[in-house]
Amino acid sequence: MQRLVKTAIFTANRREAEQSCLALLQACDAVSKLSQIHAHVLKSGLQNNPLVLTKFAATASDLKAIDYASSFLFSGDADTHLYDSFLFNTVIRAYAQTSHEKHKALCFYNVMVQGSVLPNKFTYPFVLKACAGIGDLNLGKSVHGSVVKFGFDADVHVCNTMVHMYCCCGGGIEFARKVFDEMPKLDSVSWSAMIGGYVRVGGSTDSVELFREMQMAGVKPDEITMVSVLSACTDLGALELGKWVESYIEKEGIHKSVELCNALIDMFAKCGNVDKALKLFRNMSGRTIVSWTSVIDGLAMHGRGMEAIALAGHVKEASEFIQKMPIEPNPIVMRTLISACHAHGELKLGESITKQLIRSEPMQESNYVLLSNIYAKMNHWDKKTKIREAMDKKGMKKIPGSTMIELDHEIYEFVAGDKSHRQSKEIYEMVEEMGRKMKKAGYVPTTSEVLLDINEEDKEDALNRHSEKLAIAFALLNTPPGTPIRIVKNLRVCNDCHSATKFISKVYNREIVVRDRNRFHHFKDGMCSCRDFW
DNA sequence: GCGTTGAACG
Repeated sequence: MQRLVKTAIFTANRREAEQSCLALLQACDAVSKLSQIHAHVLKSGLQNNPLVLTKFAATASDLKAIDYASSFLFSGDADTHLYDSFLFNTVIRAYAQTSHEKHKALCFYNVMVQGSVLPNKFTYPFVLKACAGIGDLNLGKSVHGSVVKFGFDADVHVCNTMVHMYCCCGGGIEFARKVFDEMPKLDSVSWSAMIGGYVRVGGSTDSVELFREMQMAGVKPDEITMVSVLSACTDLGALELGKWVESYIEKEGIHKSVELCNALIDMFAKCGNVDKALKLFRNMSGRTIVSWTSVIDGLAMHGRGMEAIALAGHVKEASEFIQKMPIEPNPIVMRTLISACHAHGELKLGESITKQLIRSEPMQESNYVLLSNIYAKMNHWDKKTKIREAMDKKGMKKIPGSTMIELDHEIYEFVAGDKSHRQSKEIYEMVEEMGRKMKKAGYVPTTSEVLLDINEEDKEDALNRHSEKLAIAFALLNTPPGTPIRIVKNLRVCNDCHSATKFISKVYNREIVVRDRNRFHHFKDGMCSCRDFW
């Protein structure tokens, strides 16, 4: 190392100095070393050498280091027009690949274009990736314009990233499809991007359909395609298709990457075969945080959906998993485990995990809501009140549940116990009528989920005032018989509303589509597409 | 004068 530094600084031979600098940077792995090497670069007089600068930017592995490298490269006295596209590409790539700094990638792209450095075909995949992360459709469209202007719209890599970019922008899926349809040649990446894009926007049926087209087109899917197809299966609850995908993977000898194993675990868990998911999980090597979350999430869901099978042992198992986890458990895993505890009555365990979670995320309001709900279920009303008081003190509020419905191009929003609507009286009469008809059909209100200290009759009343039921009553009143009803809920749909909606779909012969915070529920003829796992 | 790429799972 010392020898390299010496050569870099004192050699008269420029080529040798350059090689030493590159070797130094090759060996550099920390931000502190990067600043030392920066000093060497300055001493050796190579601070304008494009090769060294590019290596300097490429060496920056974490965010801090990238910031450091880019601030050095593009500091006030830097002559931007001396730099080449390669250097900009390296910086843009570094930012496009880090999760929270996509806008910086675009900043440097702008610096590049304004400094008259021409982008090349390697530039746009990075820029488009950054756009995808930002998810702004208009931004994406303008970059698309530049791609066309510079004539890179014939490059298959650029187009693939463009498809992906449009898929990541709200309302961009049609644009993605247009780019996809106009591509002269499609490779497995193009198909994967489009198939994955449909899954992303909730179009799992289209996704599976496109996968079939891909096979007919004779393009061989790879492990990334299969991950997307499996996500579609998961979303659709299509266990049979999922099993077919698994056997296809075996038959075709597709590489089982960690991500693919995770997708299989997730699919089996959410499509109803939790034992298979557990088996895959146990057999896999190199588990990541996603593997753990998938399997724990799967166990939690089954607790909810299949209380009869008495899985309460799995919660303890999940808790042991977390303790044994080689990776620091993240809040998502913790919250999932807490919901599982809640569903299984493992309240003591839930309480201790939630407290731990609050210590690590004191300002996350949902953690307090979790703890407060656990206390309610334990009948510790005094402790529950204390939590609420603590939240008020910190200026936090529980987000109120609300349901939206679109009718004749107008959007109506209902909150629990809403009386603001002009048809309020009719709506509550309708809710009463719905209740009577549903009970005749066998509906039993799930009062155990009402976390208030009141008697059973009042609990039933509280359930009747839930925003979903009000919105559905409103839709039943104002749309002709047989029209499908579409509603959007900001939080997760509650157990009772889920069960009630199944009955309503049967009794009133309506197809009801509910989008909640997590997923879509398609209710038809007394059944829900989620098969009660959600 | 010398180097870079695309798509994925909770």
